[in-house]
Amino acid sequence: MGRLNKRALVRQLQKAGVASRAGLARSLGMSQPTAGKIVDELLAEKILEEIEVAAANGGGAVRLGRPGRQLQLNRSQPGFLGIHLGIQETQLAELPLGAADESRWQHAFSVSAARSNPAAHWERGLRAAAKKLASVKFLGVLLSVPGVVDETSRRVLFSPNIHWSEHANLPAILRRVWNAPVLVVQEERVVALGHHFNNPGDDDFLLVDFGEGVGGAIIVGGKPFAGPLPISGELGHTPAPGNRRRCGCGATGCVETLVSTRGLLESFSAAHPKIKKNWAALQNHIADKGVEPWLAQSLDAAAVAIAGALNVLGLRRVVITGSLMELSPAVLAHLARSIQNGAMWARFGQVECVGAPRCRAAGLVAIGLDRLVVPEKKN
Amino acid sequence: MGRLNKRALVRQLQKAGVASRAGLARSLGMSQPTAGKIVDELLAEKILEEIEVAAANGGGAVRLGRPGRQLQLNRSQPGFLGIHLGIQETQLAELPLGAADESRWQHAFSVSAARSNPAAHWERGLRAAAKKLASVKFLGVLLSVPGVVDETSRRVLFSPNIHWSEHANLPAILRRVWNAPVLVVQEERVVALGHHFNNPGDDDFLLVDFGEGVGGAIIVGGKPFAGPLPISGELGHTPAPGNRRRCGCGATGCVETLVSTRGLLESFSAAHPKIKKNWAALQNHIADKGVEPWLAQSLDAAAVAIAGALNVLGLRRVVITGSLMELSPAVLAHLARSIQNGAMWARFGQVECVGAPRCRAAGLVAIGLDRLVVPEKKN
DNA sequence: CCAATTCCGTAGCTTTCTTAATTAAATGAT
DNA sequence: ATCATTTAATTAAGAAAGCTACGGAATTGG
Repeated sequence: MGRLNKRALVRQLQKAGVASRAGLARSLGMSQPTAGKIVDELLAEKILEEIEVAAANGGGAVRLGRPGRQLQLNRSQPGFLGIHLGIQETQLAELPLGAADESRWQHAFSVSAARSNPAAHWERGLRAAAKKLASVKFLGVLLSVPGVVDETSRRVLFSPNIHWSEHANLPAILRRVWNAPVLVVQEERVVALGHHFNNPGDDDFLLVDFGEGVGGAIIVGGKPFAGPLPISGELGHTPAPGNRRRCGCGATGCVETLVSTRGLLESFSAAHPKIKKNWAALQNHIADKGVEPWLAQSLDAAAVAIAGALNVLGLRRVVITGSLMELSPAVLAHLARSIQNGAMWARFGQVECVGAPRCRAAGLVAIGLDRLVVPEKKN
Repeated sequence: MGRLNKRALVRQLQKAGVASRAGLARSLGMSQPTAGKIVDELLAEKILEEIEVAAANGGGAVRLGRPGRQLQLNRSQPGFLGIHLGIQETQLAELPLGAADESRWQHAFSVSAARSNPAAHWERGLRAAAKKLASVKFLGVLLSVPGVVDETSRRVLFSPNIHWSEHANLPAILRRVWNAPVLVVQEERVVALGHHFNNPGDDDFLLVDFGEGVGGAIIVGGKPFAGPLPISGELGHTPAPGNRRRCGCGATGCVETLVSTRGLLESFSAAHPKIKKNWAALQNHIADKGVEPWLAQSLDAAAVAIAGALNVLGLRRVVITGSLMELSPAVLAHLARSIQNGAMWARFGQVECVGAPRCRAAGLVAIGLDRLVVPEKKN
């Protein structure tokens, strides 16, 4: 079958959740026989499954005519194994092709950076976790990692907080444990695709994730944007004029040094030397006092970088995830206002800035479907 | 014939300049019969032409076997009418499908902004120019305009220097004069595509054009990048912290107010109140004294915006065009260094920043070919 | 002049998708 | 209950676009 149509059909079903052959054909502008054949093929491959009409009839008006046999992405199969290599801990989740709720992250272990051979330690942790999983065989193992990642060569080029991942051969380790195709994806791209998965229709946005670092990812036309380099969406490393802090990337003045959790804590502590320097204290203080000048300055610096990105990309929607969402809503509101100020589109129309949770499971499933189940090129 | 292959073939021929059927088939990975059929079709449509082998044999080793019949984009046909709506004057050029040298901009006239009805004045100017042209019939009329342009609706949303273009129906005017399909394209996108046309192989870059305003355009994977909004590449309107100048766009502090020709003149005059405030004096002064602090500051502000764009887009190459190229090479060198500083990729590899002339003719031809001759969708 | 090589076109086949027609399964009115 | 109506899915036939294989054409080199 034509790869293009097959891809389109899976994407559409992913977006719609549940649909019939006829419905898919309609929404994709292809003929019913074509849609039918592709569906048959996907059913044979166990990628799709038919579901009982009984439940599907629940909501909505009574429709005339023969009811369609409803289809969805297979939820009973093992599907993918999602792994997130976090700074504190590594998390695992068994992900079926359909429905990816975040509650699936059940298995976790941590790797102490102090170890002499963290990569080997990590592998042992994975093997231990593997035994606890329900499945042994997966369509693919999908690894989400922070830092600068070359997704083609599946190597981590730079990871200030998990330095050992730069030299370890992560795909080889995963292959040894599970013997399935391995994809390595940059954390923010996963989160962006996850947001897109959970908000179909939201086809164009810049996602900015605040955490130990500050990273971004871009979705344009429903697809992740990528330039020729392995870096993209790196708006945390735009220099903020006047800022003299040293960044882990080797440069001076990066926005990240102001609005990462560590950066915020430093500014907080500088402004209030007497208060304890920890995240909870910062949360309480902001909830109490609102956006004080030290915070406003940092947010404004981030807003300039974000607005600049919007102007360059031609976007009008920003999705904020991460630690910033743990602070008072006034923080997000201030950031949104500041972005408005610098975003050129604000002179013509609406610029939106919303908060959202991190959806890693959904993002990994989306990537696995796209790159492993219905790949662009044969194998 | 399959639109995709037809498009690919024309693009390849555009890039190669001259090629045979067999050569095209090879470089595109399609079979010879397919390439042959598409070529036949394009020859019938007068889009391609065969050229005498005599001249083609000139350079290179003597090749074995039957020589291929060389093809090129038709250079004898009228092709397109290119029009550039500049601030000072409107220029016209008759552009054949092949070869687009900038010397073709032969016809020009100016529209005084003071007129009561500049649009009508412009139309009269066009009619007068039309009489001087060799051709009457064109495959398309391609209009390059500065400002914020919605290329889909072919409307100018914002043009601080040619305000009347915001309310005039430019496509309608052009259609009345020539009765051919009209495309309206944003100036910097034209220049970027022109650069790509003249430098095939340079498939990923950010072009930044300095002039009355500062605008950018993005080429990724050989194709112009565009987000969902009619603005894109607008890095001139990123706010520069500390800058209080009012911008024509309505905001305060835009980078453009520092590094546009007007902005540079203002800073120059502020630093040297006694020297005449004109472009020639500025040129001489810089040639003489090099990059003084007042200039360095402005360049650095632009560099932050540019570096931010590179980081977000994942690019490593900047092409500079426009008035900045009229200044001492030290200026470009300073800008390049400053961009290096902020570009994250500089920590991993090379970041390039080169100057280039504006190639509008080539850019318009590229757009015309892409959107009119071998469009993505039928008609 | 003949082999080797490369180019171009024709013929026939495969894949993919479309239209048209047929069968299937539901609703609602009589 | 029966039958018209509506929507879904499948089947059949055919068009479009691509490929492989083959053969003639044009050139080089011996």
